[in-house]
Amino acid sequence: MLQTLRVHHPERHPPPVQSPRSEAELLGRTRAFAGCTLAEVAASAGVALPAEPARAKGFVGTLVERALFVCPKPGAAGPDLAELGIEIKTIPLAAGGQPRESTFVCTLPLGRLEHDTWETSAVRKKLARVLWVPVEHDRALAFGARRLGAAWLWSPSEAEDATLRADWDAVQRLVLRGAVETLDARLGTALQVRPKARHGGMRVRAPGEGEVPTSTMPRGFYLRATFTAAIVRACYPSAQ
DNA sequence: GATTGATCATAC
DNA sequence: GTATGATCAATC
Repeated sequence: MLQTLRVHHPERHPPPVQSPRSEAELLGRTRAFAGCTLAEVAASAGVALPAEPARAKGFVGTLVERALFVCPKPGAAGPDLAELGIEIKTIPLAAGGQPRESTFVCTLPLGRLEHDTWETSAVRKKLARVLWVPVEHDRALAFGARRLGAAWLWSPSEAEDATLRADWDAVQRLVLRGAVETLDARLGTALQVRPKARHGGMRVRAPGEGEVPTSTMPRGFYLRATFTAAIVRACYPSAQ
């Protein structure tokens, strides 16, 4: 199962130095890492494993991007690979293939929701094409020993798009009514809204009940694990 | 044990 | 403050 990384032998297999230019190139590049441990991927990318993995929450996602030579523009919104319109998401899977966490999509644009529709939303743009990169997430497994699985490309089906739209519309209605404080993670069947901030004291402006805006905690859109579990079942049969 | 709410790190 | 990348940890 263990595969040798091409980049382990740069003299024989020159590593890529540019962002992938096609879906096939991206997929091939990613699948070369299937079966590799995080320690191996980190070595190939020339980065050290975190001393305290529990405090390095975004490490795996950033590591995979670096290993793939995908370099999103710093500070820029939108998909990781803007030209291909592809978003890269690592997804932590338990031994049985169940996602262990929800998937962050993007910030809830509380101040701009009035001018947004599902069709123009950042959620829809980001989820239009996703490269899912499965990563073992087993408590008994040391951080560096976790392995990547075989990645796959996904786009929402019509039914999935309709579900996401309904959830997104409900959030928009609620926020524009000035009821942002009643918004919590229980709303939405596929897409949910949860806090997304450095600490609990963070505040952003949102529509209030009258003309006056209110101040509230920043939030983000997340895909429920039940939703991504269905995607994994359909697209990643090796996770049975 | 799954879900919700809170938080960690980094760059600009 | 914004964006990127998520997972931790308290609660149900």
